[in-house]
Amino acid sequence: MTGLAGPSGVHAVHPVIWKLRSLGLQGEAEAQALLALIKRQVDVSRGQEIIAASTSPTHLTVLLEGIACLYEKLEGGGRQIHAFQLPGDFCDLGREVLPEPSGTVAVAALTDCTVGTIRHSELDRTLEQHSELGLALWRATMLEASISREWLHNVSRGPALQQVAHLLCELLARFEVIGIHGGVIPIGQIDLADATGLSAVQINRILQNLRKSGVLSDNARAIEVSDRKSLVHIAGFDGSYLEIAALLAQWQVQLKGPAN
Amino acid sequence: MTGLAGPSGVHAVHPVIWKLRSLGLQGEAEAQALLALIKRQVDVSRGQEIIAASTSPTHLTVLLEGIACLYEKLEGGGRQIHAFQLPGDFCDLGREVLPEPSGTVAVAALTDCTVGTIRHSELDRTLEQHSELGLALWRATMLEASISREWLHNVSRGPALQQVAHLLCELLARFEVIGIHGGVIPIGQIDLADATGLSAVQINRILQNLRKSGVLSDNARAIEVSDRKSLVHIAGFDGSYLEIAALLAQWQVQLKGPAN
DNA sequence: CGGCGGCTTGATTCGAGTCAAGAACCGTGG
DNA sequence: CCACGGTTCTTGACTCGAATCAAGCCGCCG
Repeated sequence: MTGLAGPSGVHAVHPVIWKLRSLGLQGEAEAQALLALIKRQVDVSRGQEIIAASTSPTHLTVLLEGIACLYEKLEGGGRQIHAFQLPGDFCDLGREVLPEPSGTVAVAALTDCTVGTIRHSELDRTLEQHSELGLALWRATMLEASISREWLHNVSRGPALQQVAHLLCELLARFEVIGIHGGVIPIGQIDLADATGLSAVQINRILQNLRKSGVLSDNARAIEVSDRKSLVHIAGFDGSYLEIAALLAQWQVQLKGPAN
Repeated sequence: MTGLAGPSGVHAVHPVIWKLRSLGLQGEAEAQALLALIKRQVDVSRGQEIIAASTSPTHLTVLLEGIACLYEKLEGGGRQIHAFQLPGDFCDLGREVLPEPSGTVAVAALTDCTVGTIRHSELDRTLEQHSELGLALWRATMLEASISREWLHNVSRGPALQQVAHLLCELLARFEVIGIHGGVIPIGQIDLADATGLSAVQINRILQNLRKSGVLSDNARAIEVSDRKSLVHIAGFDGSYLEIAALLAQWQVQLKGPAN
């Protein structure tokens, strides 16, 4: 299940730095300032909720280890996963800005996780001193929106095989952004089903299909991408929606408005 | 096809005001300031593109009359509609902030439309004087994101009937926000198909189904909702994701960050 | 009048869901 | 070390909703 989870401690903080870098934050000082705010550090075991549905956020939560998902309970007992969260991601950034439709969304751990929390009051103070940091957080929100939009495109259209391939591509790409390579995706088939809206059975058949074609390794019991190129081809994946660097120029424009 | 298109002129500007109000903008002065920036006014006939796929935006475009859609060309020749745009909506607000994935998105007129344009340079200057206005535009972006997220939930899940009903509910609600009542939705069946990802045939059968149950009026040749309550019930529609007022409190929090 | 584009309708095919049962794995405790 | 129960993964048989294909129909405009 791991390859992600290391001993929680000094080493575990890295992903946040990586994330901030990927958001275009240059200064080392700013990054360290944010890190310093992460006080309480909590372990959450797989299946537990990290953020409950209707809690008012007094602090920001950041994922340090493991994989979590933002999901919504459905009437039928199932759940729709809206987004996956990887180490370095902020769990409830969206919730501050966008109280969810029916208030039924929550964040849960898909693997054993470690999360850190940051008091809002302290965050605000730090943001005033380092405006670059606020910008980075805003970009994080934008990135989430971008991913969300891409899901819409992917989920509604095309055959199931393509959907799954696309999702795997996204996860692979996002893992690499935070420095985790190797192509192992430690997520259960049921979780994939909840994310795509497909049935677990169908997910299984698709994975086997991909294994037979050599795209995934035969290693059952884990999803391991062995032929990346084919996967990208099957998915019709274009990762540009994940690349912040390319988007920065545009954002500068918008900043003149609300920000200053 | 109409009920929307009036003589373009003084009267046509109203929707923008309505929109700004719905975004929580209080001051009359600010609203007028924005209106004053709308210089060039252009008619676009149905089927034409309002915003091409890969144009760099030197000005902001606002829809004054008619219905447009933000869409993406698909490989197979079809298109996926990401969002409908109604009078008062800004066509390319999203494009400033989020250059779209493959750069293949564009905005096209679904009915005959009138659009106004605002130079970015002038907009920026006005925003500096009226920060309330910038806030309203930011909220508009958030609203779009909220709608987009709700589509994800709706499109991937549930039977086709529910999807269509939900979409009709959304349109109905958004029409009313800008002061257009009467329950007529002047959109072709093919457009509905492109928005939901269903086939045109299926859309047709569903509409007939709804007509037989008395939810839509028998008036073929147009979609006219006669039993709103049933429609909402079928759709499982909860319009709260469209109501900005309820969301304002949360946003105030976020403002302390990037904005000041 | 004669096209043409949007709507309607039926027949057929196919992908994906559901149900149901079996197999591989994991942690636990004897 | 092995037996046990729970969870996840696999596999097959059946069903059903929606896509596709293929005509026919209406109203509009030249």
